[in-house]
Amino acid sequence: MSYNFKEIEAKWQRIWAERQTFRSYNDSEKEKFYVLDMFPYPSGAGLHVGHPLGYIASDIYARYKRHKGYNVLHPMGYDAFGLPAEQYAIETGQHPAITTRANISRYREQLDRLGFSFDWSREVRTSDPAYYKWTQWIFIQLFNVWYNRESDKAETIQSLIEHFKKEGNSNVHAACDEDTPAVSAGQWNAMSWKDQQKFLLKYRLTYLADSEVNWCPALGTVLANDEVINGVSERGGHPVVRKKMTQWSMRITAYAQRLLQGLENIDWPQPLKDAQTNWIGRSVGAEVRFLLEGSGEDIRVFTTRPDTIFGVSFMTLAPEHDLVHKITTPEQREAVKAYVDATALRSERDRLADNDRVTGVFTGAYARHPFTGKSLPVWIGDFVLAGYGTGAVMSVPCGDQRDYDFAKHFHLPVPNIFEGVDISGEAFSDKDGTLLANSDFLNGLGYKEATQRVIARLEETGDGRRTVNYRLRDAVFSRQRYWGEPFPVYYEEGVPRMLPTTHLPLVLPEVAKYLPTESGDPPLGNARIWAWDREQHKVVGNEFIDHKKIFPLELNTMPGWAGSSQYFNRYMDPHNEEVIFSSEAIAYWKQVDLYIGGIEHATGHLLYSRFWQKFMFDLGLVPVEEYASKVINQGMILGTSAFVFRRMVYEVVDEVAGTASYEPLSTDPYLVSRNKALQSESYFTDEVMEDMVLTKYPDLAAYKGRIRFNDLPLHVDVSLVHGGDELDISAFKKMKTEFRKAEFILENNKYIVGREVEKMSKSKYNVVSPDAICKDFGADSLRLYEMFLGPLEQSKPWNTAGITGVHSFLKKFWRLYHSGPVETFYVSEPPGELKDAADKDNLKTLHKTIKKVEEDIANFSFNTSVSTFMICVNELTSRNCRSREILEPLVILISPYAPHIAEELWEKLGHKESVSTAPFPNFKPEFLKETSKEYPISFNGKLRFTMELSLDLSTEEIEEAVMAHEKTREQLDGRRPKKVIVVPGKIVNIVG
RNA sequence: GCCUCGGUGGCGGAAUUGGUAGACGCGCCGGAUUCAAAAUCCGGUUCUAACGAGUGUGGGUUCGAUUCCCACCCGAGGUACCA
Repeated sequence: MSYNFKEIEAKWQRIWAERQTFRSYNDSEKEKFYVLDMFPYPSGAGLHVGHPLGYIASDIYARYKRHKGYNVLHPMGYDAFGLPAEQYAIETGQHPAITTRANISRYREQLDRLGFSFDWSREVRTSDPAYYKWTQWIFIQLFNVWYNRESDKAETIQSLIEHFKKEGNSNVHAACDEDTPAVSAGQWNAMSWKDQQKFLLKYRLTYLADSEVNWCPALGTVLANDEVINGVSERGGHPVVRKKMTQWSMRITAYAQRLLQGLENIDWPQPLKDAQTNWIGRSVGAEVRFLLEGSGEDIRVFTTRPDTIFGVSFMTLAPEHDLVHKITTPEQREAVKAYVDATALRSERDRLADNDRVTGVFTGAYARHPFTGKSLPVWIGDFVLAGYGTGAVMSVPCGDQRDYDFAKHFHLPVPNIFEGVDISGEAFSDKDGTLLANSDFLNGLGYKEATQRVIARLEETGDGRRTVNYRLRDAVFSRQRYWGEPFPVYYEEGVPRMLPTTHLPLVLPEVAKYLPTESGDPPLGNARIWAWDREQHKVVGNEFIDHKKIFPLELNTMPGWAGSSQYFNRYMDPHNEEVIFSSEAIAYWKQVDLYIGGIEHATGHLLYSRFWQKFMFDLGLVPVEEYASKVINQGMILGTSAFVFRRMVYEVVDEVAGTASYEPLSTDPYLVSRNKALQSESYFTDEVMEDMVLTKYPDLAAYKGRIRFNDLPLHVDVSLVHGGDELDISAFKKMKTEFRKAEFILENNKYIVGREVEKMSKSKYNVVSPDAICKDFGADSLRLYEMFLGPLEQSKPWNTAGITGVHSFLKKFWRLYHSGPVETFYVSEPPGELKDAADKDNLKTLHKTIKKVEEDIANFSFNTSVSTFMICVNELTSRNCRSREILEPLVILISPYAPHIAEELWEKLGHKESVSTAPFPNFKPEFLKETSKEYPISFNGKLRFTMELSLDLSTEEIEEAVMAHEKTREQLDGRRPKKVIVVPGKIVNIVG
């Protein structure tokens, strides 16, 4: 019991908490550095070893920066609103606040055990009213602005109202709803208050609108686009359907271009930037108007290939397109209605599933080509999406594969407009490689020039214009759930109004039930005290609602990403009750310098929070437009699942010529076979197995000759596997009653489990808890090992066995300075045999380590640092070096990685202050200087011998010395070398 | 299909302005210690009997390529009737 990590770690965790060692202050003279982790959702399962990976990395960096003299902000908190707590509340009736609090305290315990240097005085919880007060406050700010495309920023809604009063909405370049009609000043002034308010909703950055939303019936709520994966919900995998609902939305599309441009100036991982770029999906093209024959209507389409306009042979509308019912001819009405209804019934998922099938229907209407005047039939097809572009396309079968397939299927013409291209088999969709033909004024032009010309012509005639289209949609902001932030909104005459900010927070009401009401209202509909008394400025009972003084409050709550979109700024001044954060605090901390978290938030949290930051920047609340200058995505730590193979016993019922059907004889697992390899061994044939079964279960004798086996893999808890892959059979039998009478097929008296690497999860029984690791090896070992596993950004499987390596390194490190039966600490006090002074070799070891570790931290290559420490301690041990001159800097160097052992040694060295305040040791290159080196001498690239050469020699002198060497002459054997290549300090290569 | 990342011993992984491939750890083998085991310590460990070969494959540039270029194969992740 020499290195007593339990005692050491408990001691320092206590001292850090008592002395508030890692508290950071806003009034420091030092330069600031802000290291942030994505705060966790405190789930009931607690942490597994995968969760702390990013926290360990950020902690190392934060501690390193402290050594470097920075005032480091390294906070932690909880993203505490969310579905699992609510789901649990529905099942048990327990208030989500209670389970959330319990989960948080368990998380805190686990985090504390790992020795993180968080400043807990700044902790935030998104479900805390003192915190969500400011989430609600931002919502109100978003409501009170519109986006001016001319100044390219958000401006107060009052400025827009002034403009409407004078000029109506002409000359307003705003981000607004697409269907916003033109309104003159006279019309505006004549509008009722109610109509004015409804009109303004089309401009506000957060607005209430009837929109098609992703409705998840199983979860009973709407979901944002990023919460829907392949037509099912991200959480739980439930089907999602499109539904029209009145919902709050965030006009994130106003910021599409700035969100895209902002990516250029921030140091974020390329895959993350790419994910955001694709999600925003900017495409440049043209909007073209096609007049409909025989009616005043027109179809507006978006195309990225206006150059192919002479190849249009028909038009296609999305089934949900507004024009569909207006233009359909009486003859086609029935067919169209049937098609539209059928499409509406098919879920998004079905539509995605069979994308080979071509479906569509003719409306009977014709549009006119803007240049040729030709009649173009107007079709409906579900390959056209209502939500993208204008929900209508001009179909160019020769240049687009979908149009091509559609045309072929419905026998529509496929005119060719490409010079010398064969389109008999498929469409030609390359932009380059050919010139246009059959295209009137575009003949002989390539893609680029033709596009410019045609847009110019369209703009002249007023039939079209150049446009930029984005895939990004406005984000739905309402959730029909209980456990989220209430909207600070009440309704007057059906018009949403904001609560006065002085009344915030609007606290989540108590409800009798967490399920929706019987009339289908969200759970807040169950709250009895949920109405706004405008005169008294307080929340009162529903029964008093009179729509004059007392109004109903909004029943939806905000989505999970609301609280996480501003927390990083709130950490700067978390207890401020007057403002979201003081201007001094934000001016000092400015932005996050390093943000570590998972890439799964690429198109969710990491996009929405950038949007809010830009909005707050426009309002002058924050000094920078991007809140995180550098992001690192840590990889996932995977679990190594263990399997047993349950050999099911079947009776052959019918076996004819290779085909057979089997009936299970029993669900009892009579036998458990070792693994796949053993099953294939010839000894365990079905006959042998049958004998074993019949010996053990004589009552099955009647089935003799007809018994067959089938192996089913079954997860077994990894805690029951010892010494690598050996199963603890007796523990396993105790764990599951159904296995009590199982027979195990052993090899050398061992049962070896099957292995597979999977995501770490409770249901796969492969979870390794950090608590167990801390108990057996200590937090320092766990920290070192998680870093040692591999590159931070890479996913890697967990293997507990490997931790002994780093653990014995710590023991070795400890032992170097402790000896004797009573564990005396020795440094620079040689009892006889010790070498005291730091000699050249040891100084070299130290500075080599300083150099490498500092480089590694700068590159976030924490894994190789750990190796460097091991080599360093091995070298010092082999020389029995216990010099204070070496140990002191070494302890500082190791402290970011293994802070507890470092503190303990630091204290033993006689320091009163925490090691975390000690300055990082300076690298001195002079100690690494060598005077000579073994040079490898190679001939034609092949190594022949090595010779010692002084490093002071010049290239020419080395060459001379090598050529004069006896062995060189031997090799050359009288020939003359063509060339001698000398790389100073590395190699000499003689080419002959 | 498109985008991104990756491919090096039995395993996790080192090494890039191109310069002795396999650092460090795990595992394995051998030894010391022990009545024995655990723990600990020391040594060995890419493959091959050897010659030699060797960083996914095939080319190229170079005196020299894991590193640079071209083509391809495989794996992981993301994304998509996006006009």
